[in-house]
Amino acid sequence: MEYGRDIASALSKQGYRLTPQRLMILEAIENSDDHISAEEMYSQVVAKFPNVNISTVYRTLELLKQLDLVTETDLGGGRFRYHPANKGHHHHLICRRCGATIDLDETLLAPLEKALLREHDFVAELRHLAIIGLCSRCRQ
Amino acid sequence: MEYGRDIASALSKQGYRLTPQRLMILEAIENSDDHISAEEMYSQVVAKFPNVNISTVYRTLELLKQLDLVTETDLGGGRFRYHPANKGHHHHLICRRCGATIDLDETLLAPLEKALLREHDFVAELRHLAIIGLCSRCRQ
DNA sequence: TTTACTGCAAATCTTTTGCATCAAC
DNA sequence: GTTGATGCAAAAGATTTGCAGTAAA
Repeated sequence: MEYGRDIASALSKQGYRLTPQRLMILEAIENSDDHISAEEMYSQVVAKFPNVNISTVYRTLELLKQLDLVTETDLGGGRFRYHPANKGHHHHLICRRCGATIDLDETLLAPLEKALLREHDFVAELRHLAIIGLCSRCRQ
Repeated sequence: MEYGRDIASALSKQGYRLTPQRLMILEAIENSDDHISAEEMYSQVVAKFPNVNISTVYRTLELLKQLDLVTETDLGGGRFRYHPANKGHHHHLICRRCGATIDLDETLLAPLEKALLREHDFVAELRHLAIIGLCSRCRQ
């Protein structure tokens, strides 16, 4: 069972304490395939460690953000989502009906990026772009 | 001075009451060049009508959404933004340093739209897409 | 006159913060 | 033993809702 080893050792090396709460939060982040919200991490953590408080989750995320160990993304929906910073940036298609998120390959956006630079001399930061729409299932 | 005539008459035709509060909210929406938030509308309205409550703004927006008279967009940042449903497509490039917004032609996005449909069977709603980045001036 | 609409206050929901206690080092 | 980390409770900011009073038609 991996307890978010890479992030944990980074924390430890920089003098931060490895509390059981932090280890479980790291585990939730690293085991998540997709971007995960604070609330979702919290649910996973309380299942094993019932008296943990959600403010600990937020404080841990604040720390991990500052150290560039996790990336915070605002995909809308009124809550932030998080993923390990080293797990590369990806783009998302978000279905506005069912909320499904589809990972999007960078190659699809590269032409747009180039066009914006060429036509408008604008350097787009597409790292966390989220495109809203309808997925195939929700279109019936 | 136009008081949001088109939306107002649509409301009136459908039997909804044209209160002064609603007229001022409509004015704020229609006079906004860009997308406007509920809080911004509220600021404009209280300036002239000090005892209006922000819940009236939200309830009016709820009604206008249901009637497809305004469009609600979640561009992140923890608040929704609104604009008249008939005011067509807005693509924007937004400079994260100086805040400048550059209008973007649809033709630049059409290839992306097609690619998303082809590769992911996803119908993108790019109407309110905002792309963050750096404009030429801010790149020095 | 009727009842849709409003203002007010209080409730949600996500995230943040103050403070006293506790535990990792 | 230090001092950073935690739990708890309360605050903050955006949006929603219950309720009784008000005004548009």
